[in-house]
Amino acid sequence: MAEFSTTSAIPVATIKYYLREKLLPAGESETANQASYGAAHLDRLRLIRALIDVGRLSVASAHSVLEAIDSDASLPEVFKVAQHSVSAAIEPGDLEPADLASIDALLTGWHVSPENPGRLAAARVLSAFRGVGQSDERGWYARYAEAALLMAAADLDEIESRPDRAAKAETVVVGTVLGDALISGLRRAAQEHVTSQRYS
Amino acid sequence: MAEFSTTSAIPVATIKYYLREKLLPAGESETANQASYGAAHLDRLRLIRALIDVGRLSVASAHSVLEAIDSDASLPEVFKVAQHSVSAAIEPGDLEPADLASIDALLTGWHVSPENPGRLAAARVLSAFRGVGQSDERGWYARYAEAALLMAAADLDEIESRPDRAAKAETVVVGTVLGDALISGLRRAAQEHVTSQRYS
DNA sequence: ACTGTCGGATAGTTATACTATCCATATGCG
DNA sequence: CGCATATGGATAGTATAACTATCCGACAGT
Repeated sequence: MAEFSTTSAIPVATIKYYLREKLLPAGESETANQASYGAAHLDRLRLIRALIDVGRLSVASAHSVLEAIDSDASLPEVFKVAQHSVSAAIEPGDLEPADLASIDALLTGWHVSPENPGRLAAARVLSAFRGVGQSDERGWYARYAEAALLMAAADLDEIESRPDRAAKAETVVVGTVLGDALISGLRRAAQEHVTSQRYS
Repeated sequence: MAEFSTTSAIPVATIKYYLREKLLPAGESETANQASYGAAHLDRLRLIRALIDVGRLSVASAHSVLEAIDSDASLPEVFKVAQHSVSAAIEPGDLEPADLASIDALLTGWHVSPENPGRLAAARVLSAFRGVGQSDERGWYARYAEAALLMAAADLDEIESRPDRAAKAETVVVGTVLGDALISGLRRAAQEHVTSQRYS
């Protein structure tokens, strides 16, 4: 374990914590007090840190998505778990019907279930925009929806290209969780680019 | 203050906390022990809650962006503060040069400064993808960059449409902070839509 | 026999965002 | 005048999350 800790640059106490929380499977018990951690463990640990540090998942959410990857759940089920892991828990009752109507209007022609976490999260954002007195007169929302569609198509292409269920499931999770972080970062870079382009 | 608390549905203790943290300006002191909070205070409080609850900003970050709105800082300066408020603090030294080179390749032709928080955040994400063994063979990153560009153009159009500096500055902040939440939500909805469309 | 590492259990720490109390002061109504 | 009520300010307490540290008894190589 000491070696595992040094090669991964994660403190032993933290590894034990992850073991306790079932994020990491136990090492192969060589003897009663000696366990070995191989490449699979290192990969898993890197995945955990990526989800937590970069994807900003809680330890509990990371646990649930890892469980989904390891299970034999279908891809749509893995998707659902991944989406829940990155979304705040919102009950439809917490929202104004008007806000739900607004995103549904925005998503006309889309096939999205009412309890989709993204739909509810988007409704919450529209509600917040309304609360601060911002209205959407120039189709800002629609342009965002267009961008979302581009990303989703790219996501699905990427997932399809993976060889087997296990690889697909991992890509679903990693794509969903890290994709949010990627688009946020790229958007900021694009904002600076477009700003300097327009006001050079 | 009791009235302010009931109309805003925020506990008095929390309002006092925001007052203490300088998120809210003090109410107009009618007398030594009676202050009044008007529509401006209510708007500000709603903005605070939007940034914290929906935008998931920390109280400290919310303070810095509100300060930027209230100051006479130029719009690019407000942009910078807003971008920092939603980005993890990353030092270029924390990243592998290879990852920085990868996003710079992705952003060819873009005018982005090296310390742009988005550029660094994106590099960190690429590093994480590398760490979990995902490579970009099908141009997934490039399609995300394309989507980011669409959003940034929409953002700038929206900001330009605002009448004065104060309104523009608020839109910069609100758009930057809540825009992240909006695109995340819409992306999830789009993922479900595209999935059902392809495998109907 | 001894030193060191292991897994497992338990307790402690830090940070954040509230939440609750206390207090002296100052109305304002009767 | 007198007292209940609300205020700003100060201070302390709580809850949660994510570690981090310590202790312990059991074994294994030397």
